[in-house]
Amino acid sequence: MKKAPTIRDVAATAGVSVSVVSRVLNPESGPVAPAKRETVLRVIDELGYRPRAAARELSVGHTPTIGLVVADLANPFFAQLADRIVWEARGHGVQVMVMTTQEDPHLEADSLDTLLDRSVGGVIATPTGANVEKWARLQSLGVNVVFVDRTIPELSGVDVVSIENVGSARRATEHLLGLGHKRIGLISGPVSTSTGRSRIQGYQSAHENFSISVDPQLVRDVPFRGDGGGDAVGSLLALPDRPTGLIVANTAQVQSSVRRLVQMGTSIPGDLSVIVFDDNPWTELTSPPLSAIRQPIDMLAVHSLELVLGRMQGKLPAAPRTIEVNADFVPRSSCAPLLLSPTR
Amino acid sequence: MKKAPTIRDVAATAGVSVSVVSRVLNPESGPVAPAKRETVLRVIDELGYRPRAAARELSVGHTPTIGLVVADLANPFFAQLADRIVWEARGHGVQVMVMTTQEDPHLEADSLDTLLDRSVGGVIATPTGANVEKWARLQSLGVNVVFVDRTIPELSGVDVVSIENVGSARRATEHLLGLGHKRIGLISGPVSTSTGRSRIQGYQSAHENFSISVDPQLVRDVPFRGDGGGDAVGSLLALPDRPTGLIVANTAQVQSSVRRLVQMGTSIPGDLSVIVFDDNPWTELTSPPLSAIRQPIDMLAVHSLELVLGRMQGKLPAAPRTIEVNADFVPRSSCAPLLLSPTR
DNA sequence: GACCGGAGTGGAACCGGTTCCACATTTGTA
DNA sequence: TACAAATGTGGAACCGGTTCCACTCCGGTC
Repeated sequence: MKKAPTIRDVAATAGVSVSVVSRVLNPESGPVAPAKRETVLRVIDELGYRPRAAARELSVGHTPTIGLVVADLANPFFAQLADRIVWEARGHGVQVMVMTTQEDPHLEADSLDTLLDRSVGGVIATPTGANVEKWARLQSLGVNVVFVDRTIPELSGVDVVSIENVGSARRATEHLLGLGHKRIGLISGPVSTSTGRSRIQGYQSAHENFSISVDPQLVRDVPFRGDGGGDAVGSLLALPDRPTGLIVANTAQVQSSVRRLVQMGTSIPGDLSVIVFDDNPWTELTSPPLSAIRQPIDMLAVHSLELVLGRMQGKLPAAPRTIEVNADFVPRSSCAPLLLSPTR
Repeated sequence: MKKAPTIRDVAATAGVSVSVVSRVLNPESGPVAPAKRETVLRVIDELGYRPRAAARELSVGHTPTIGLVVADLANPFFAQLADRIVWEARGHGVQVMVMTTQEDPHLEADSLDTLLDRSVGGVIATPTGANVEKWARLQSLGVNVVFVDRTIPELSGVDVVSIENVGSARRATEHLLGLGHKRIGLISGPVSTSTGRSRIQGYQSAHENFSISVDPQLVRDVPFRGDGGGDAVGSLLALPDRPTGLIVANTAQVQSSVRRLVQMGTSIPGDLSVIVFDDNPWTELTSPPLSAIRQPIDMLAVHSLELVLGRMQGKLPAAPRTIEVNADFVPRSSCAPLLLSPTR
């Protein structure tokens, strides 16, 4: 439990000044005679010296660290997103501080304070939708913010990376409409979130294209946390004129919704054709395998990281960018044409 | 983009010295007149002052931060573990730096260096099994290390939190043996890992209890990454005398193994009774729902955090502790008695 | 009235890096 | 040969906190 060597220890041992050692450490910052560089490197190795990040951070004023503020690591979508971002970041020599908000605005606010204290250069986040002024403050202090998956429209000057939510929801809906379904349930996220709103919009737009009016009863916006998905499934299937198609557009509620369907013994696709957002390794292992909108997590990770790093290096034009990536529709056997005479 | 106020700004505005402000910030460190405390707090609020973590860290020499080194966030088990640990930690006012190794010893080594640079006070990790001397070095520098899920036996002085691996594997195996199965396949983790070894040991021990000899052909240790689980399933079922039971004791390979079973159209439990490590929300949504060993992730998270924080505060006796928590066996319909005359 | 102890305060050193600047030495050019 | 520019080096200030210490007031005690 001896204490770690400092730059001054290295300098003393190598018989040079700390300036020289520092320049060896940061080659850009000035010239060093090749012989001395050799010596210094050898001493560094012998002593097992490693620069302390805090000291560097204090003097340069910022860190090569980004914050990742994610709603819920227990959700496979966010977990994979985090995995990819952490992975990509390390390739760029950038550290990631992962925080979870559990969809709670207070926790989100706390997380932002913490990241501010740590002088991160940028933040990638799936915002809850609240804390608008807090996000704005973060920006005004020079922290680069990139929203991924969701966004907050009231907030200007933020880069956004998401899937094409309106289009994806429309495509899913049109698929079911095309199979002859007239009554399609939609379980979406809260309308307070951009994804919630966009997906409902896509759903409506598909109905317009097919000149079918939307029954508001069929649209349920449920919170991300809790068992709202299961409850919505229950009440949708309890309707007098029950839907023959269902789109679960709330990633966090897919599992709860499917569980309820299984418990109720609903025949899929016999009684109900189902499409879920998003795809994960298990959606094709249920029976029947579920049709899904697949979010290209890699793309989301790569783009958001590219944006935030680009901003941190000042390489990007000032105007905020919005990147929408395509999400594939993966048809599986959970969807079937509507029979003219229903089986029930 | 104005720069953030410092403690000296606060002191000047409040008309006091920096010492006073510092004492207001850290109440333990000295007395402050109530009136001045008031003033300082008001100024802090007005200026929106927040102490910079790096400065504090530099002067006190350590941070209230722990590192979490996890194999793979895309694996629901680790993702949930991370989620719980991050959650618990924030309750204690402790930050967590999450890193992933993707089971690669080199990346693990890198991660440890990084954590060292950041002066973390403790590390919770699921070690790959390599880097023994690196872990030892970390310890010798005063970093408290807690292994969770797996361990490295060669390394002394480390706290370990895991499920009771030998017992769990034995229980799963005995369940199948009790149903009359004589040939049970085992897909475990690499024997280079403690979990791999322990689970094989439990499997063997169960066979001894039933006085049945183990056919080495039936035991497959496969890497965590890649598609080894699927391949093992394929080759096990291709054996002339194929098994009628299967235990997938490699968490990372469950999904790949099940996928192969589905692809091959294996009838479960008709042709094959199946038990998997561990439980996750989707294992009961497959058909049939899978019997599983459920790892109490909450317990793992709570205990490992308690240990690492306890060590950081020096509250614990020096002797390393090993905590083994029980894992429940959750029977579902993927297991059935062996028919005397097989269906095939 | 002298003395003691504790509350309250500010000055300044310190943590371990980076960076600016002054200076010495070498090299290149007119 | 003289002078400018490039190269290499070390000293010291600085980043923003914490903490030790000296010092000034107090009230209480003998």
